Amino acid sequence: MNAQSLSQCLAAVRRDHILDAATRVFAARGFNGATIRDIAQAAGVADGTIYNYFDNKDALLFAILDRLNETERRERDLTRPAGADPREFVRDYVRHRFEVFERVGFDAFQVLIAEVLVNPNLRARYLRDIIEPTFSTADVAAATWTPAEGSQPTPDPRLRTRVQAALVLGCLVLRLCGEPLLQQRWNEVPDLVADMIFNSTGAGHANDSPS
Amino acid sequence: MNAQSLSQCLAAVRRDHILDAATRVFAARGFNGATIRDIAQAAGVADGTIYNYFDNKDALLFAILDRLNETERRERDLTRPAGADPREFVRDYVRHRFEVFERVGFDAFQVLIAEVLVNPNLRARYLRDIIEPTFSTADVAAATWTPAEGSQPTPDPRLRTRVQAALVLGCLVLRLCGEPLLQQRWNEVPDLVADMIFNSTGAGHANDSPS
Amino acid sequence: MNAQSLSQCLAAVRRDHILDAATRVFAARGFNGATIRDIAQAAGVADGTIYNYFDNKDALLFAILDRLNETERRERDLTRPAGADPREFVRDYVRHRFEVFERVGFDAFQVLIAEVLVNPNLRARYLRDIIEPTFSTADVAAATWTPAEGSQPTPDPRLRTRVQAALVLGCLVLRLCGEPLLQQRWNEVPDLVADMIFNSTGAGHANDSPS
Amino acid sequence: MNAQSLSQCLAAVRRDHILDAATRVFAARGFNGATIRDIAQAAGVADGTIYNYFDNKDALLFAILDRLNETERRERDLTRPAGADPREFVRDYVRHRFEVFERVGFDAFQVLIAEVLVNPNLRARYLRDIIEPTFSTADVAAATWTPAEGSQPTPDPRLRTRVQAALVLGCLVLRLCGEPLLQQRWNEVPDLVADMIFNSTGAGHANDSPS
DNA sequence: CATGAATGAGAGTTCATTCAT
DNA sequence: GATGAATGAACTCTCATTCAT
Repeated sequence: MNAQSLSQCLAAVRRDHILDAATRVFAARGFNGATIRDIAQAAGVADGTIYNYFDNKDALLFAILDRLNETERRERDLTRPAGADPREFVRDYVRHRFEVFERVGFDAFQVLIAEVLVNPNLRARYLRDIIEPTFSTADVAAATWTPAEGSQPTPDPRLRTRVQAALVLGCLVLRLCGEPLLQQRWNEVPDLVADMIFNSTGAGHANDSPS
Repeated sequence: MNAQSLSQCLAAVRRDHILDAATRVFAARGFNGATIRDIAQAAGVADGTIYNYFDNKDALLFAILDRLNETERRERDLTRPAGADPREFVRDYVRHRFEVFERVGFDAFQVLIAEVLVNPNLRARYLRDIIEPTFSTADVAAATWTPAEGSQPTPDPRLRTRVQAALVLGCLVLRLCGEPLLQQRWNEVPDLVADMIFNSTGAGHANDSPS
Repeated sequence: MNAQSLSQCLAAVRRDHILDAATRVFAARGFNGATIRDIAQAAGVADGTIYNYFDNKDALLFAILDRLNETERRERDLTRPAGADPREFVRDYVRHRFEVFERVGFDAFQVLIAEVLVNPNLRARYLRDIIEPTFSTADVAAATWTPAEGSQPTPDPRLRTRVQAALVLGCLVLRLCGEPLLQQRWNEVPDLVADMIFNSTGAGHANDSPS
Repeated sequence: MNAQSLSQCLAAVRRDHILDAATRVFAARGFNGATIRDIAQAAGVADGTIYNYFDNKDALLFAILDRLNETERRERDLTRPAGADPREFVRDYVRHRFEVFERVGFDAFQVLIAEVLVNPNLRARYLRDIIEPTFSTADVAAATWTPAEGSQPTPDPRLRTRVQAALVLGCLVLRLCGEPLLQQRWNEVPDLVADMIFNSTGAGHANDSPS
């Protein structure tokens, strides 16, 4: 029993260790540029060992996605409870998301974005596991925001949500492309983004000003 | 003379032809997934012929970048002359940019974005040839916009420009990721984007409302 | 035209050359023991060249089978016209078959027999392309032999044909197993085999003794 | 003492168990196609355990040969006592041999034949341990048979013995190659084979005809 | 200049074998 | 003695690139 659970734990740790190495190496050299040998060396294991934990090279990519997915899910739960001043809330939320990215590492994100544009299988899983659930949650949350009183009727709040998310995504991608100013002042970006998102919500105006 | 220029012209045409094929095949299979043979077949030439026009496989990528760059430069020149109502101007400009992407094909863009995240050489060139010139132009243009009177002092208009550009970029990337709503209502996106950009410019408000 | 047919001819020659090398190497080291590199070196070409002529390693095996099949077919056609003394005919036929084996090389035969026992795909093709056609021909031929007058009714001439063929096959296999006496006196074997086959045919008796 | 012999017995049982599994798996997948893991799983032990009983993968093959050899030796002893009607005797003997093959399983035989054609070491051992002893016994036995009176002087009774053995071997191989008729009527084959062997012995004729 | 066969370095992957537990 | 994860050599196959025609 004990022995078994210990070995299971060790296996999980080692799996994670390999995945960390893979994420780093993929981010540095790209998925195709990275060889299994590179990853094995980065993880300090033999080539064959990787295949004790992952079916093949693609499986490493999927596992990186799964890990990001788990993090995302946990974060999505956190965001549900909202209240008080909407401007603050948007700002905090955006800041929080940026922090999450910073924490779990851009590496995973970079690897996935790059490969999602190229690998249809991964793209389908990314869409299913990350993008769609995120938007489902966001759509529900957006519906609760008062849709602004006097403001022009929003064409479609769901489309607006997509464009707002695109803003965050775009900042990340532009930074990953090496834009220097964005890298230097990365910590100022969340506020700017939050402003744009808040201003884009007709709701914000209406709720903010009265009384 | 005549013969020479004729053959030069023919060569340029064939070069372009190969580049078209490469763009298509890269977009379909990714840079690494595409083989020289794939491209040669798509272009209707022999494998070796490609090497008469391009040094190696990477050079195809760089050439695609260069071609996009030329298009961009032409477009940038067009946009310089501005005037009249700023809201209209922003909207028109954004619409125009989206049209350009539609026209020159997402293909080239998809290929480049995906590979820029992975290939440091390409990234450096992309930054130097496309991103930085674009922002230089934009920064100059932004400086001419009245910076809003009563509005809080913008933290940094240059950073704002980046974030605005990131919005456009993010929409493209999210669409390339396969987000279904964005694909369905792609023609509504430019207006939404223009609104967000316009609203994010403190200037807009100030210039628009009075009188 | 000329150039094309020349290159086609050259390609066929080289293909045959590679197949020869493969046959030799397979016979020496076995299918699994032989590496593509071994074969390439034996053929004096690069590893990759082999894949310009054959889809994969298995295809080499199938091609060896096909080549043997062609030889067989040619031989089968030759044997149809029969006549005169049956004892002579059987003897000649068996001698002829042994000669064929000697000529096209035991190598191909050894490779195929060994792998047929192990590779279901190859077995199916071997059965379909070599064994069944051979027996179809043989069954037709056997039907023309006078089935002996007074002799006990043959249980099944078709089964008898199989057992007679098994005799030839068994001699080859036993020789390939390294049986020393069979190797030394290999040229005496055809006559012995012919006698056994002839005697086993009830017909022989009947036709032989009278007058 | 007791404990020691018990553990020895257990070890022998387990060794046999592993060998059974190996025989089955080799027969199903071929020697090279079978992995140690396959065999371990079929035997219900861990990979490493196999190496407590056998030096390496080849040793499994040799051990299968040894086991077949023991069976053969036991059978050879049984066959020595002969008597009475020679036709009956040949028929009984052939039937008996076929039964033995049926009983110890074609599996071992198939594995060995296939690999003997490919593995020189195994071939040498097979020749030394199985083929030569069998023929030594057979040669002695054949010498006791009355060499036929009026019949033409046999060229060499030892060569004839080889060819007779080849007949049996050939039937087995042809069946293993998947010949359908031979599989359907396998139980009729021994009689046919016995007839051919008996008729081929000049002796048979002489002994048979006189009333 | 166009061709496409030849090249061979290098990739992903397998699996016999070892050895710490 | 049993275990099974770790190992890494070796395999098949791909494909960017070259060059004789």
